[in-house]
Amino acid sequence: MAEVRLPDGRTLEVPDGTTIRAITEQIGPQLAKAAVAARLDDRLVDVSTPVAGAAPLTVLTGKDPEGLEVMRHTAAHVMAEAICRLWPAARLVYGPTVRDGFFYDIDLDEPIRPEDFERIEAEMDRIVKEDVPITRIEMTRQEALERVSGDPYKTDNIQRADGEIISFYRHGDGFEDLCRGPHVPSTGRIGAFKVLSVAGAYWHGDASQKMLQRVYGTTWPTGKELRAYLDRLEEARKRDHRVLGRQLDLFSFHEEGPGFAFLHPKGMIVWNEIVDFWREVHRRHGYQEIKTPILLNESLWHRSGHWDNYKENMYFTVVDNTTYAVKPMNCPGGLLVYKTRKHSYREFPMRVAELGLVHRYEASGQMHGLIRVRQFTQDDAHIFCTPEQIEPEVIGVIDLVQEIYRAFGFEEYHIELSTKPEKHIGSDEMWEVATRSLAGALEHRGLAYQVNEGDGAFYGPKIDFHIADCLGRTWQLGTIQLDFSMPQRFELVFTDKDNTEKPPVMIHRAVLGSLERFLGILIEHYGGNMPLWLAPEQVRVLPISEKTLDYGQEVLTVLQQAGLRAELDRGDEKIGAKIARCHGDRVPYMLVVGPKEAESRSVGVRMRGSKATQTMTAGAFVAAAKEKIATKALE
RNA sequence: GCCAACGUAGCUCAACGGUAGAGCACUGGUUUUGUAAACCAGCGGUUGAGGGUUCAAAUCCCUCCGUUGGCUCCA
Repeated sequence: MAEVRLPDGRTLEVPDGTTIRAITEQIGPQLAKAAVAARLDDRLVDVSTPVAGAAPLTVLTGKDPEGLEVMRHTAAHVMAEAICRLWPAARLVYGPTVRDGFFYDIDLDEPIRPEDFERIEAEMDRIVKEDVPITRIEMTRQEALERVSGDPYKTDNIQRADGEIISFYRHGDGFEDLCRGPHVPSTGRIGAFKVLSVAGAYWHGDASQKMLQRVYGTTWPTGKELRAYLDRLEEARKRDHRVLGRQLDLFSFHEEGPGFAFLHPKGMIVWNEIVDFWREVHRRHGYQEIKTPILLNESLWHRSGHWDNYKENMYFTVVDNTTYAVKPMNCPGGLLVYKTRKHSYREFPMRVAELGLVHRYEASGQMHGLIRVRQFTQDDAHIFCTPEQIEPEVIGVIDLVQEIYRAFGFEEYHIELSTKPEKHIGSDEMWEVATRSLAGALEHRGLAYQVNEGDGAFYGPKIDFHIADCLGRTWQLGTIQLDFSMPQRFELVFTDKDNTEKPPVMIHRAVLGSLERFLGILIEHYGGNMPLWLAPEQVRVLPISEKTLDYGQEVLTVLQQAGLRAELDRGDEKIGAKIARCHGDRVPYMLVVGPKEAESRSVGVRMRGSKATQTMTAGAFVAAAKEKIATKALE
C-alpha cells in the first residue's frame, strides 16, 4: 500500500501504483476535474503518475502558481503543434514558460508575422477542442538520441539534459516533443490563451548562431483572467515614460540625435530636484565633487585600457591631427585630478563624486527612451582607500544607495554580484580579493544577491542594483565596482603611515546610475504622478470664472512668494474642465477660488486623484505644502 | 548589430491604387461658468527621406533614416 499525505494533514492509503488522477477522483469530482498536475514528494509530476510508498502529495490546479505554469508549458506545446500544422517545415527548438506566459523558439525560414497569430490561435483552438490526452514516454538517453537523430536542436537539448531517463510528451496522433514535463492531462486543459508577439532570438542566445523565431504567448485559467492580464498590459503602457514624457512635456527625442535626450523645462525641474537632493546626501556622506572634460586625448584611453577593451562603444573626433575620445566613463579624467598632488593615508577614504556626461555608442536596436541612451549623466564617484577600508566603504555605499532609493519610494530592487569576465585586466588574485570584499559587504548587511559569473567590468567585479520598469523589465541603476587595476596603470600612489608610497584601492560607484535612466524609471514608478517635491508644477489656481481671476492672481503671488511652483489657469472654461485638465497634467494640488473663497480670503484645496475638497487660508495651504516638500513626502 | 512590425496635422488615429479626414491641442469668437472636459468658426499635411512600378501611389516594390517588441550587449 502507498500512503499519501495531503496538505490538510489527512493521509490516504491506496494500493501501490494508483495514479494521482485516481486519488483526486477519490477526494472529489471537483478536484479531479480541476487537477492539472501535482507535487509528489517534492517533485512536479503529471496526474497520470502512479504513487508508491509514503509521500506528501499536493494536487495542483490552475489556481496554484505551479499549476498555472504547467498549463503555460503545455500551451507552449499546443502552440508548437499548431505552428507545425501550419508550417510543416518548422523545426522546434525550445519552449519554456516565462513570467505571465510562455514562448517557443522555432527554426523556420519563412517569417511568422503578427497577422498569422489568428491562424495560429484558430489551430490551437482546434487542438484544444480535440481534447486529446497528453502522454509521457520515457526512455534511456541513448534511445532518445536515436529517436531525434537528424534533429540538431533536440539532440542538443538531450545532450544538455540532466539524468539518464529522457522523456517525451505526445498528444494526438502525430505530435511529440522532447520535454521534461510535467504537462496537463489533455489538450483541452490549457485555459484561455493568446499569441502575443514574435521576435528573433539567437540559438543559445549566441549572436554567432542562427536566428530563430521566438513566438510569445500567454494563457490563464479563465478568459476573465486573460482579459484582466491584457488590461494590465494596457495600463502598464500608460505608465510608459516615453508616453508620459510627451504627454507631460518632460523630454523629447529627435531623428537628428538618436539616443540623445532633449530635456524640456518641466523635465529639468525634476532633474534639478533629483540633483539637489543627491548633492545634499553626498555632502552629508563625506563626498567632494569634481567635473572633468568630455573630450580627452586618445592616449589617455590607451593608458586606461579602454582603447583595448571598450573602443567599439566609443565616439572619436580628430582636431589638428590629434584624436580625441568622447569619454564613455569618468574614471580616467578623475585619475588625472588625483595625480595633481601627493596624497596621504590621512585623507583616506577619499570620496570624489562627479556628475559626468558620458557617451557610449549603443547598437541601434537597443535604445529605449530615456532608459537606454547614447548620452547620459552618471552620478559617478571614485573612492580612493586602503585595502582595509574596502569593506566599510562598500558598506557605506550600500547604505547610501538604500537611503536614496528609499527617498524615491523604491522598495523593490534586487542586487547582483558580477565576477571576472573573459576580457579583463589584472591578476586572478586581485579579482579574487576584490570579489570576496564585495560579497563580504553584502553579507555584512544581510542582503540577498544573485551571482552573475563572468559579468563584471573589464577592470573589476561589481555589485549592481536593479529595478523593474512598467512592463517588469529590470534595469541596472546603482553599481559598485572594485578596481585594483586602474591605479596601477596610472601609477597612483599615496603615502602610508610608514612613509612608503603604495597604490590606493579604487572603488567606482554610481547610485542612480544614469540620471536619464533614473528619471525614466522614476516616471514609470509614479505613473507620472510625481510626489510634491518633484512635481514640475506643484499647485494650480483655478478661478471659477474671470470674475475671480484677480483673487486667483493674488493667491498665485502668495504661492510663488512662498517658493512653490504654481500656475494660474486663466482660461474661460468651466471649473470641471479646468479640474480635468489638472488631472491630465498630474498637478498635485488644485486651488479652486470663486466668489465664496474671495469673500472669506480662502482657497478650496483639492488633491490630485481625490474628489474631496477642503477649505483653508492660502497661508495654511502653503505651510502644509512646504512641510510635505521638506519631508519629501511620498503622499 | 540581428529578426519582425510600424512611420499620415503638435498628439491619438482614419483613409489601404482614383489628387488626404476626425477628435484633442492651437487661434478667433460666443459663453462668465462651483469641482474629471460648454458651443461656433478658423489654422494646420510635398503622408519619415530618396528612388521605382502605374494613366494615377499615403496605399505596391527597393534603399536609407527613425521608432516599437524581442535577441545579443550595457548605466
